[in-house]
Amino acid sequence: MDDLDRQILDILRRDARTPYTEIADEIGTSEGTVRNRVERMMDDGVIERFTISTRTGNVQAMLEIGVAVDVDTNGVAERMAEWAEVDLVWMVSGEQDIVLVVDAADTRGVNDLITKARNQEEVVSTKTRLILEEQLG
Amino acid sequence: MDDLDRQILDILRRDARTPYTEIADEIGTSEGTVRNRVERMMDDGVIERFTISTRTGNVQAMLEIGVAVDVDTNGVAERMAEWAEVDLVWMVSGEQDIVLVVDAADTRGVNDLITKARNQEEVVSTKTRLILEEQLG
DNA sequence: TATGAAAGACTAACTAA
DNA sequence: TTAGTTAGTCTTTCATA
Repeated sequence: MDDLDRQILDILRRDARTPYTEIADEIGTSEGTVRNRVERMMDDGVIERFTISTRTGNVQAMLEIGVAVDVDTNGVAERMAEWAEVDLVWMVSGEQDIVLVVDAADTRGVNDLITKARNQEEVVSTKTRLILEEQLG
Repeated sequence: MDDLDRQILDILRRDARTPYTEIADEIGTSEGTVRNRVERMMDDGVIERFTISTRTGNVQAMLEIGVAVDVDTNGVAERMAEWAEVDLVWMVSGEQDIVLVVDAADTRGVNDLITKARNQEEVVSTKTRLILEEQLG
């Protein structure tokens, strides 16, 4: 992980479809070098995946969810990952155990999801934050 | 946004480099249809960007940050987005105002970042959660 | 939807450090 | 031995009909 790697990552984070030749020009090296480095970073797990970020609904939110102490948090998380509006599930430390990152049609959609979460028998608490704006690091 | 669109998004979320021809085969349509739909979804903002997910460090965390009431939260958020370990910045509703999603070398790196955040004059509170595991929705 | 042209990615052989 | 380069080939995308 040197500076060249970091430059490649920065470019790909902003547009993962940037051609290797264009990246190479921008950072002053050859297409082959960029390709080799991207491959190496994928092998090493530095690049986890090529993906898309989407916005299908109009309301983004974080749902922080606490589950009962005697429960298989992983199983609950897996189940919630299947819910249509859920983009991402994190298992976290702290007073809650699971964080859902969701993309709902509207605030009612968020509310329905909260209700759905609270209806799970393992869930003991929820806390919701609307995501008002997002910026890439 | 019909079911075909959703299937395309699902495939691209898992591997955004999947060729149109392969997506077409998988969902039973033509390459041109997939291409047109991807283009349309990009125009409509449903696909925000093609990107990569990375893991350069060993510790992922969420930092929830409260800023003083009279402060330009946006400006603070922009500044924090520049910090090396910060992958994502959200401005959120709730008791905190900003959430940083960070990827640090180790727990000490997280701690340094918390210190850095608390040293900003606009910051009045922080709360940290380690991200123990992540699942795609 | 089909097809040809253009662009991009990949293979492999080579060079340099 | 590892990283980088380059030329040739193959694949994917894109524009047109």
